[in-house]
Amino acid sequence: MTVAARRGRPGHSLDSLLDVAVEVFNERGYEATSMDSLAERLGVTKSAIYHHVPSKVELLRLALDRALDGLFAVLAEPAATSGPAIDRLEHVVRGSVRVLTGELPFVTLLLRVRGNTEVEQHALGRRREFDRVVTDLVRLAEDEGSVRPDVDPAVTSRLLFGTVNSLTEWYRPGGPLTPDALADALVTTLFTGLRTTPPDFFGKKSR
Amino acid sequence: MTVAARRGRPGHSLDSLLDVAVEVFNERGYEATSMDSLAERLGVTKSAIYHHVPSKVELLRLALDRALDGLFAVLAEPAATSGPAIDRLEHVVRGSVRVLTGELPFVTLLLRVRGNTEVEQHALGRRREFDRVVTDLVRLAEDEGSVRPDVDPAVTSRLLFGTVNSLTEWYRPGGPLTPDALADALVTTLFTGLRTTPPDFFGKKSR
DNA sequence: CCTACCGATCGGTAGG
DNA sequence: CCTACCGATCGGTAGG
Repeated sequence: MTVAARRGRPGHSLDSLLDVAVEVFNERGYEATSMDSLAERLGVTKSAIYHHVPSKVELLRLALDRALDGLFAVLAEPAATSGPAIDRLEHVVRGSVRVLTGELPFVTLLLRVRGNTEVEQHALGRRREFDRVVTDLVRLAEDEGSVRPDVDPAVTSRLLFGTVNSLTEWYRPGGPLTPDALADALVTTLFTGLRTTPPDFFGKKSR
Repeated sequence: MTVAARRGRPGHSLDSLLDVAVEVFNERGYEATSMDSLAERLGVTKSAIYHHVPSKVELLRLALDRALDGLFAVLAEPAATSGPAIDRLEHVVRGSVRVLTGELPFVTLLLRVRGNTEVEQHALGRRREFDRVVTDLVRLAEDEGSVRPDVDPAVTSRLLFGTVNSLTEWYRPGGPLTPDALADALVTTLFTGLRTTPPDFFGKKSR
């Protein structure tokens, strides 16, 4: 393609538009973000954005699907579908950390969705489906004797993924903590516990 | 006071106004909530709200202070300031769960704040101060040998309170899970771990 | 991609 | 002069 063949401004791709939109949605909130403020950040007019997407909510849908598709892909991986439940659970946790760190802004946006629009409600539905799969996995691990039976599987899975999801609040890529090291710290803490020695482990009072 | 001495409508108190405001802020986001929508929920006009508070941001300030005051009160309790660091840490975790469940809407709002206004930035500053106290406590517990030393104290404290804070995403009072049972499940999971037996605990391969 | 707009709604305030 | 509001409207900005 010759230079002369290019018409108009270089412009933005849908991907770069989506990156900026998600960044601003995370800063200000989806509803509080105006299309004009997006346009200003992109250095174009509001109407230019409507060349790429038909509506504001379509930007949200694209962003949420990207996060959800990544998370569901983890559930479909071989290591998540066969073997001891405790190992499958650990794989899902590590895979979720990998997707969360790799697609951080998209997962962050997903976790802030409150169901105010149909698009948000659909995303919440997919999140609930993900939670069901994880809860079933925790229940299976309890049945197999590898997870402590004294905590309800639904509560356990929520604590587990509450911890994973909370990473969006502070983890920033490019720092000293790599995604793999982060996953190690999280799995160690949640699977083995913070304490050096479990209390009453040898049948004596710990204090 | 006689009945005849009361003038005007019975009206709303500042407290009931604040309760409704925080509820709507959590549903729609602070910025996306209009004073008119608050007025509609209260069954009064917008002007009536301005009789109680000088501005929208003042409602936010009152709500965030209530959450932060509750959390800082936990840090000042005797059980949080003396004794073995691991026990002080457990007390702060249990106290935070108690405040979170007791003042759920206020803490939920606090955790959604992103620093878009001066009031929000002040709240974020107080949250960072809380985090520093917890991190110091984790470091102390590591020095005392009661918390595993192979995870950075800053990471540990973030995982710990990431899990606590994630409770706002799913815990609802009035259900079968009491605040105390919730705190037990969380402390068990995080301090002792999900696994029934730590791998390599007796020097043999666990799998 | 822009200029030029729309129906409606924003946070906040007037007099009574 | 008080508390507890109301009906109407201000100058600007929202998504499309």
